[in-house]
Amino acid sequence: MATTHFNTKDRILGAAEELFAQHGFSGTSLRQVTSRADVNIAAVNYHFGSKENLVNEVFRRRMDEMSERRIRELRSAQEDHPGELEPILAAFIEPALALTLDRHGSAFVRVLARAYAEKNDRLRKFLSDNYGQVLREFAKAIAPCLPQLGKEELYWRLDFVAGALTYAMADFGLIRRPAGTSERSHGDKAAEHLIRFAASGLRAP
Amino acid sequence: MATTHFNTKDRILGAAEELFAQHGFSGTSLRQVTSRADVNIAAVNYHFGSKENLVNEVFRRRMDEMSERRIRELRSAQEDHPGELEPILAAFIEPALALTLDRHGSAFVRVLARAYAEKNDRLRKFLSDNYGQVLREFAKAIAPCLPQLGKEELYWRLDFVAGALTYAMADFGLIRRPAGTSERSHGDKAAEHLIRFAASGLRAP
DNA sequence: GTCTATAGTTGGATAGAC
DNA sequence: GTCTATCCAACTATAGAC
Repeated sequence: MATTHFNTKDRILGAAEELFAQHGFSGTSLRQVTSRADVNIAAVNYHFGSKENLVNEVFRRRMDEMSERRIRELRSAQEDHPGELEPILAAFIEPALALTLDRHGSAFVRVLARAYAEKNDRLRKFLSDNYGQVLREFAKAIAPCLPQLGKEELYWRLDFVAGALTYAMADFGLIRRPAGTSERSHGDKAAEHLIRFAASGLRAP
Repeated sequence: MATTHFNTKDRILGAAEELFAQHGFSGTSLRQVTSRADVNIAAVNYHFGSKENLVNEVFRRRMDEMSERRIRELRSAQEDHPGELEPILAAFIEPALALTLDRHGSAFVRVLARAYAEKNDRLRKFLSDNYGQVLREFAKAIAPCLPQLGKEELYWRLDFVAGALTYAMADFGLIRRPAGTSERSHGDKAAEHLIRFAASGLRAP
């Protein structure tokens, strides 16, 4: 809809994304948002109606793209490498990784991680309605790769994978990594390591 | 210090714990806390001085016990089953599980998960100072079980395990499990599944 | 230790001029 | 679409009576 990425609406979305990642949703005031976006305080309510709606729009902007990419890559994986587990995992993990490498999307991964913690919110419903469907598609795709696995056990393990992904991508780790590894972007290494870890974990007896 | 668990101070801590789990730290007001605890609004400042200090005390109450238990079980695991991976993982995972089974501790696990998302807070320092040391002890204990693994790769995988644990224990999964599994407490099953998943993931080539 | 009352801030949201 | 000015609700924190 917007002809440029630097109009008021997108500046607000970008500022909100960064602040939500740092301070959470209720920890961020609209005054902080408009101050960082360098727009007037009234602009938020003019363009988004309310704070809650602003939060939803921050999600919609990134989620749609990430979900589409995941599904698209899942389809290619199933065509090009039928029955193989790793390509499916890559289709799930790499679109999230791509966000962490994007200068503007990196904050969103932390926002996403925060959303999981907002257990009783309407945000959960929003996420479950969209993101949940994607997860279910992946579950259906992975199941035939692990025929010896019961349905319940599969769901448990997929939750573990999602947890590891969320946690790692948001860089929540409390153990500081040895110096020297921080220069190169951690994102691509994370995907590599996580795919290997997750594949092996899913295949546990 | 307290002779009963139902004095004002402990009621405030309990109410705060539950509300923090549901609505986050900045999403919870002291008025909600004192209302649920059925104490006067001024009691929080009398007993804790400030909201920030109340947050810290909510953590301290559970963390000290969980960390001690983890270290204690780690020592036993190393004595009774030297060189084995699974007992070490159990020592890490089961004290967290024990909290989810405790009627009063179950909220705390979600509070803990929230704390990870509070990226830039003083809470991170508090957690890193305490919890980080425990994690480092476990890293040292696990390393000899996986001699083929590089240090960097080990740290990555431990972060994945911590993420899966946090996420699963807080029950953040978006995929709803098949009906009928909810009657029995998920906690002990989660530990079982997670230990198997984590051990296999850590052993990935 | 517990209460009422209130000070002092900051929050989301809007009205109305331009 | 953007601004200033402002309303009103909710918040943390404290003072002072009991």
